[in-house]
Amino acid sequence: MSPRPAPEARRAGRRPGDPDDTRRAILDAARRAFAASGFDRATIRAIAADAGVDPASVMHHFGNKRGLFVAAHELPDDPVALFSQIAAVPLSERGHAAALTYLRLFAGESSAGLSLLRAAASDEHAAATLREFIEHAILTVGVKILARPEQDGELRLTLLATHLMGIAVARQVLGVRPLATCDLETLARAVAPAVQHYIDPPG
Amino acid sequence: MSPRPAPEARRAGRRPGDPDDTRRAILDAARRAFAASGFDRATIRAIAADAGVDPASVMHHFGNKRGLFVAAHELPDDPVALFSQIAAVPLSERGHAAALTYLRLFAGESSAGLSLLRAAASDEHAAATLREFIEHAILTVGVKILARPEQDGELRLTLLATHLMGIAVARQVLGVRPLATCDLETLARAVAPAVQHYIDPPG
DNA sequence: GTCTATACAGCGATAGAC
DNA sequence: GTCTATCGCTGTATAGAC
Repeated sequence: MSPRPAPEARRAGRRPGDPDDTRRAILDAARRAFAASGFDRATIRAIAADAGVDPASVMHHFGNKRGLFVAAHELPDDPVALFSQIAAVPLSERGHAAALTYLRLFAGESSAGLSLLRAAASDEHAAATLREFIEHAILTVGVKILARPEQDGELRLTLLATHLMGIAVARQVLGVRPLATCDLETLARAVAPAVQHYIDPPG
Repeated sequence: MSPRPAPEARRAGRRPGDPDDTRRAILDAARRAFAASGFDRATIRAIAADAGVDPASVMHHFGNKRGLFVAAHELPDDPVALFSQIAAVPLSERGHAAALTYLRLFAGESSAGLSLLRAAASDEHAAATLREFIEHAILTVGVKILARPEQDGELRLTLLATHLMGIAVARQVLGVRPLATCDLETLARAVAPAVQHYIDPPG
């Protein structure tokens, strides 16, 4: 996260034009572009321009467009920590906490989640990455937030995740009101009961 | 829907090569292509090949790619009838009925809903069309299925719609299991309680 | 109305000088 | 490592013969 400590003993303070700064600038621009336009419409040229580098430099660092996409979507956050945080709050308030956490996964204009979601619509590789994240990370790690995981836990958790993904699509891809003009906190409060139902079904 | 009655008195039974058959064949192929690949990756050449016509013929009939897309997504079904059907069942069973109806909007490999949804990920025009459908058709017509429309009716109905849209995305775009391998009826039954909550909130 | 042929543009990717 | 120049491909769209 912070300007990483030198592996051995870095010669001096790094200056603009440093290789790592270039990589980071490209990756940031790539996330913005992929999130805004999807995989196909995002262009190497535009990403390079946004990052202030030459298009050929992008190819040099990441090989090809897919390599750039993959590099831009390596998960920076530990999903375990994410769900532990939900499990830490009392059972009766987990609906709200879960809603907020899931919504944040797709929020932000350079969100890797949103970028992945948008790209997945027309790109099978991106779809597979997101599918695996939902099937594995959300399921294997997420069950700890459920009241009774043994009762259809997998299905409940999947429906919970897809509910909030649907809201993210409506909010940030389609721009459906009143969702798009609603802050996350208010939204999370409105969805909380339905989410709570999946976490702790009354039956 | 059926092979439309002749406006005046059609000369004879229509044969392959008939202009209307050509149009229909192109539109069917277009829906399949757009639903499978999204707006960008679907190509005029492939659509023409699938329909068994010349690419130039497609351009002749629809002007350009966007014209074809728009023509392929003119809503064939009356949304009023759609929601009236839900409102007809008893209040306690509307969750299930609504879930099934909404899910069907996006089901099927040449579904206009799915096609529109996929295209919307990277195309602002498609996104606008779908957004308007949700904001207007679903909201203005759909409120009749709610128990108490005066209490946050707009928001509840939007969340209801986006919940099921999210499931459709997970099912048909991402292929998330167990959703993808689940029949609509079973799925509708699992979602029914949450949907029912939006239709008839206990509070 | 339907075809062949082609113009025109934008993309990813490569080669090679510096 | 970075840049210029360019290749090769694919796509939409058009012109004009039939």
